[in-house]
Amino acid sequence: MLAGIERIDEVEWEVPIGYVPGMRVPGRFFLSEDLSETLEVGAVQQLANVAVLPGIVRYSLAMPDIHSGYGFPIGGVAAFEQETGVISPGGVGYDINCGVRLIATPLTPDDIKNPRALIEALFTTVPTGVGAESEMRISPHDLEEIMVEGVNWAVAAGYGTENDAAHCEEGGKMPNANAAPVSKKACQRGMPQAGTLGSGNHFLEIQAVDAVFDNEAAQTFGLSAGQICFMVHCGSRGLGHQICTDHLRTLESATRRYGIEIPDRQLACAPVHSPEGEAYFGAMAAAANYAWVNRQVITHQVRTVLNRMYGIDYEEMPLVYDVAHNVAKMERHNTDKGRQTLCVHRKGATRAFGPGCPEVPQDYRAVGQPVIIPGSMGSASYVLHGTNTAMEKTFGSTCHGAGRVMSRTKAKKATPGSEVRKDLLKQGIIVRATSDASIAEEAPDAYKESYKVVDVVRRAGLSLPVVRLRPIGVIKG
DNA sequence: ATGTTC
Repeated sequence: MLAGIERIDEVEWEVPIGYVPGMRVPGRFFLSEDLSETLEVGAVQQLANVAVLPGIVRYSLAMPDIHSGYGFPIGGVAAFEQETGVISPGGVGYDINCGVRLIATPLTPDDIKNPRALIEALFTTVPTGVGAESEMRISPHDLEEIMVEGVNWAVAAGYGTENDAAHCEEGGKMPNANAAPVSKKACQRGMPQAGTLGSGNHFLEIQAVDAVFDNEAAQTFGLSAGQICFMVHCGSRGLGHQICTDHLRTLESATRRYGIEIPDRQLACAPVHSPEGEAYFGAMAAAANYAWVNRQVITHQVRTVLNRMYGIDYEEMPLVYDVAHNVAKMERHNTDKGRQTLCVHRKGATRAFGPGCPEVPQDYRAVGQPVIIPGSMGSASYVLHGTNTAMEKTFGSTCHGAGRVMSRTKAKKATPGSEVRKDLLKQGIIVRATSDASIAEEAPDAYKESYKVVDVVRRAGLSLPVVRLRPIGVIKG
């Protein structure tokens, strides 16, 4: 383990006050000794820097998929008081409400006689890649409704089934979303992109449940051994990116104006209830709602293909759940001061609320919130459930995925994409992407192994495994 | 992540 870090428990570590000047609370992160080789000094420094921000509660936290990001580390969780605390775009990331959803089907692997044909049909139907545009015609008025109503817009417009909204975190609609602080430029970028996958680590995957760790929880979530599922990983595309860019600029000047001292310019922030902070929060919530619509429309595209190819009814392909892993939300948590509403930033971290929480859909409440952890390309994904330990230790949060260990540029030089594609095919995994270059960037070697990350949160008790899903086919931008 | 160096 790196110097200056103290061991708290088997997989829990503390970055003490004083690691960087001005820390108000310690840092805490979760990591196994095995994964400690991957820990970057820069990411720990970022974790400590976040502890300098005003109004931070208890700890600056990070999950085992920690790596350096813009200002805040990816894998980071930070909660701020309403009255004294701040909100920061760096704590959310550029891809606002990047998230993952899982769609169940009644199919088994044997039902898919020609996986290549299914993958081609999906690749043709779901627009993918940088700058991909949808065939949907979204008017400026539609976009405004999308940003305010979230997934409810999509369901009302015919892109969903009855239970879809209830199975999204936050009901697929952030309250207090505001289209007013969303720039015209952001709207222009967002309008043609609703229902598109994007690029980078975003994907649409055909998976099969190949291990069940908790029968009862799996049954509650509607999952069983051998079942074919579809996983969608994407976010708010150019809209969220533009909102982040726009508001970083206004918050940089706000940081100075409010006299907030920050150790890194990338931690630009404003008081939660300042005009600038509220403008960012409203616009961020609007982008979050757009991202839920985006994943919902892609879900509809997947269901349409499956209905056409296999004659399955839309109602037989329920949404298991949809999680947001890049977002800031106002949430009630127990603190030293009693029960408080906090502005919880999760950047590359997943909400993992425990059993009994009213925020968990009624049909899942006894088990806890489903947590969806996508694997890197070609590696397994997991469904876990939230716990009371997460509520106590991490403001109800857990990891979000494998986590990079190699930069995009480094990965591109390491192995040609064509070779990665052939290697995966040997393992029985079909990859369909817009280019071999994008496959190289996302090579499995560029990521931590997802099971190691999942095992840390299991050992820490932050969330517990329900099923494992192995990939059969991957569609990438 | 991203009209991938506005």
